[in-house]
Amino acid sequence: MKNKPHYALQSVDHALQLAVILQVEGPQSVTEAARRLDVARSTAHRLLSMLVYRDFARQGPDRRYYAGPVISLEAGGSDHTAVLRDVSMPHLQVLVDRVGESANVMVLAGDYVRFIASVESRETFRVGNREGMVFPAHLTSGGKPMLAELSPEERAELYAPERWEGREAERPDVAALERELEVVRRRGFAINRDRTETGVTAIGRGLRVGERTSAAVTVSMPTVRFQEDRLVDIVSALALATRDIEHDLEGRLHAERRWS
Amino acid sequence: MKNKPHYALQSVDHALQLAVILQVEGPQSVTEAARRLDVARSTAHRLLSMLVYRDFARQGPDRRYYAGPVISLEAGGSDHTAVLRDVSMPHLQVLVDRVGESANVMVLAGDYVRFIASVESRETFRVGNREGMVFPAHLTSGGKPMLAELSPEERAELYAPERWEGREAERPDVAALERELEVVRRRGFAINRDRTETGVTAIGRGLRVGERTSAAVTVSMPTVRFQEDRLVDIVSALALATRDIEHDLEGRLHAERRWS
DNA sequence: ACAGAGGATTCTGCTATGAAGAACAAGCCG
DNA sequence: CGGCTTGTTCTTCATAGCAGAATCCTCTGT
Repeated sequence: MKNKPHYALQSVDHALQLAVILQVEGPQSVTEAARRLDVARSTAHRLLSMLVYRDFARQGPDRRYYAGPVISLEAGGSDHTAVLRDVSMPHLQVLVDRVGESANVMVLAGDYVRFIASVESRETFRVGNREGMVFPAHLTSGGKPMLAELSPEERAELYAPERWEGREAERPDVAALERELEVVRRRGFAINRDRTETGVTAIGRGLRVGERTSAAVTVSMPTVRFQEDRLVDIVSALALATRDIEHDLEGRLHAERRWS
Repeated sequence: MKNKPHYALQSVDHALQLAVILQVEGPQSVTEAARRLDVARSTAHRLLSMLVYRDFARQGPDRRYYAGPVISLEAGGSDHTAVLRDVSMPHLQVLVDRVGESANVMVLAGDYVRFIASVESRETFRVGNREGMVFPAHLTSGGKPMLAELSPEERAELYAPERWEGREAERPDVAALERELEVVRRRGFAINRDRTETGVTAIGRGLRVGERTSAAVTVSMPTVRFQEDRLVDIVSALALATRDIEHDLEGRLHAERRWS
């Protein structure tokens, strides 16, 4: 039996156990979770709230808690995302210096995107760091360019109704999404105004990794600071940044031993 | 921005953040982790120990901490493992009553097995509950029957040297493993004496899920209570249990809406 | 081969956090 | 619509988790 550490952290242990229970056994109510861990319902509720906050759990419309994206996504390719992050960081810094707003890289993971790199702008009033966090792909300016480059079959599979059981309310109108992605494909970028968060505007462009557009770069800013005449500069800067990252990444990927 | 809960648990937050950092950025040293979380090195060490204990991290030979099986396995099919667990539990209880020892069900996940259901025997001196825990497939009596039923190409991929970077010492001798699996295939079960844990003997048999042998049932007991003349009864009881689980599972899977 | 530096791990004392319980809110069922 | 159960919020206090110190381990340079 694996040995419990000498200086175990009880609250951490409860949280990790609970994450594993959700992963292995499926959705749990607060009361069931409390019983399983032998803690009070209020304690179980706090633990579940933390798991939700960090994307290890999500709450369904039935009020039960389900395994969240962090523990149900195919997170393989960790070396790959580490490389992408490493290559991207200096370019994001250049992009932030150029446009004066926060910049991010994200990857597609199932029907979510995962923020894997962030550089914040120096502005006091800015969009903060979201590294590691997960958002629905169809709601983000980075997710849309990636979805746009999938085949129709791949998108049909991602948005099939049975895949969204337990989270039906979050599934988008597929026809509307297809129309929106057609615009994104034509323009070469996506723009989100007050979509993932109130008061935030983001512009995103796809990033090719090998043969696929499985990553994206975005610039985000408070909506009050966004004006239409800034769009051309931001789109231009994004194009440069994605080109440079793709170029450096290609060099790195050639040098790396890869399996999959 | 996702809102931090009103009654956030700081130590839980640190642990979950750290797990995500390992997943997204790759291996971290204790000192790097402490810096990232802005905590003392002793605190970071305790957090990492908890992540290792619950399989969210593992420590490499270079002393750095890597994402562990829980957050790097393809854990999709949670509904599927939940169904398998649900169907298996009563049969495991019958099996435990029959042979008087603990019984488990596990699934193959990459080159690991995951314990998804356990019923402990009533004996005071018994093998305890390991639900949720993860062990190398080639070291377990349940993992071997599953590995035995993979194609040679699938096994070659699972045990390719590049897949075991950072954990070379744990990769088995492939030729020896092939010979052992041939015996397992011929016999129809695997037996482990003092392998995954000192003082524990386990016997395991593969469980078909749909077209694949992607699960297994095992019986485990303290080695001191195992005698060769019990083997026939245990193997027979395992055969009955796996047959019954497969039968009930087939009924359930027909009734379930499935995607993949 | 050895010494020094840096990182990892263990241990201890103290205080800030996490636990339970109470109270309140929400949802479901008869 | 009322009663019951579950989910959520808030408060108080005991202890668990924190940092710092000490020790151990590993690596590198001379």
